[in-house]
Amino acid sequence: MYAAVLTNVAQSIVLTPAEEEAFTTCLVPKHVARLDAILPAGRPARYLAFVVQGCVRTYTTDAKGKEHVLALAPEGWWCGNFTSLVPGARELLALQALEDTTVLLLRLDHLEQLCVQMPKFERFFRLLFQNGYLLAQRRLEARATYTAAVRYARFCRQYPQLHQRVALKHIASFLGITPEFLSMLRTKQL
Amino acid sequence: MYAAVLTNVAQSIVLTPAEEEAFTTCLVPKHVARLDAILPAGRPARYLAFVVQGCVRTYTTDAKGKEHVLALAPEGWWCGNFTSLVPGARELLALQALEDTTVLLLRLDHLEQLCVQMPKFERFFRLLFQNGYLLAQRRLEARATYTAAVRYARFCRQYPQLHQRVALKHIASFLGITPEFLSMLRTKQL
DNA sequence: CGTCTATTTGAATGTACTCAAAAGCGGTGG
DNA sequence: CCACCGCTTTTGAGTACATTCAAATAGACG
Repeated sequence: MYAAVLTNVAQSIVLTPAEEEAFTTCLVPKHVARLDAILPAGRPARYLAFVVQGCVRTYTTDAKGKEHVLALAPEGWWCGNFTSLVPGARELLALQALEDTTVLLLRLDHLEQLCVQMPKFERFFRLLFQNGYLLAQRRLEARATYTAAVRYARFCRQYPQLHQRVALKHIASFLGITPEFLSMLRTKQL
Repeated sequence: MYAAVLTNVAQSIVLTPAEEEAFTTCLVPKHVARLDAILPAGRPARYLAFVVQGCVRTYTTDAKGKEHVLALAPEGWWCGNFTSLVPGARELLALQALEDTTVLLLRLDHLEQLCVQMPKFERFFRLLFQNGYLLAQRRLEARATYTAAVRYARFCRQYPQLHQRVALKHIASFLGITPEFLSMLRTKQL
């Protein structure tokens, strides 16, 4: 159950067995059926989630009721409203399982505790957020540089597993285009 | 010279006078004339910069030679290639002064040292990157939700100082549109 | 088998871009 | 002081990329 998340953490910091123990006791496993919400929507997120098995989408709903996919997280990825750790940020993000999914939930106050008790975790989450920042910045840049057709091609190359598993409409939303247009691209490009 | 940056840091962590001293000795002041580069371009960034006075733009140059503005940083903001701290990331970002500008440079290896010696700094930079991530995510969302006209209006409201000080073409690039189109928006909206 | 949702297809439209050229603006040197 | 130069902004015509709306088709699930 915890092997994957410990491997993930080990890419950034080295933990003693005791520290691993302290970490995993903060993690709450949860199984969520396909298309169900990981967390109750409509309130500021109080958890981060590590995807052990399955796939999760993070999205917002705008004033017109349209959903915008901000992230797609298969096994081995973290997701959740990182921003609710920023004072003043009140984004309401929803997390939905796109397949039958197992996640490990980490309460944000437990995260803070881990960071205070073991500064290593401060480092781990710094690197996690840096990486998230990098990915978001690259997507902004890609959006300014390439047409939707190119962005889709790059997406397929970069996440070969995902574009098979995830519904077209979610990929379209993630790329910032309409499902109709992506459908058209898909057929004309083959 | 250091008052502004200490105020900035104090928003996230509390430093003793000794720690303030250790921090500021890592910072190298640099004055850069309008339109000059803050750092030599074309190589992976080895510094973060805190803007004491003036204004800095962070940008990339794509395969076709087009520049894309990723960030605009007036007084009190950090800028630089945060991503060069992420293993494997080899983004080449350039920093340019848009006005006569004073920055405080922090070498990335000094940053690492500060974090190791004083875990407080690990926390400070975690919060800094979290905030950067939040802003990048909001821009992605805005790009998907609003037309260029609305994004420009929001930009003007959010950064009233900037849209007076910064050349139209840089604002256009930051918003992800052409200068011609922004010029048109500007006149038709008044 | 019927219902619900996702995907595909197509026509009309809109948003934003490209290219070209003119106008404005600031600095520099004659 | 004025004329010229280089760069930014404006303007406009034509076009491309992507959206909207509507309807048909395909798939998934009970």
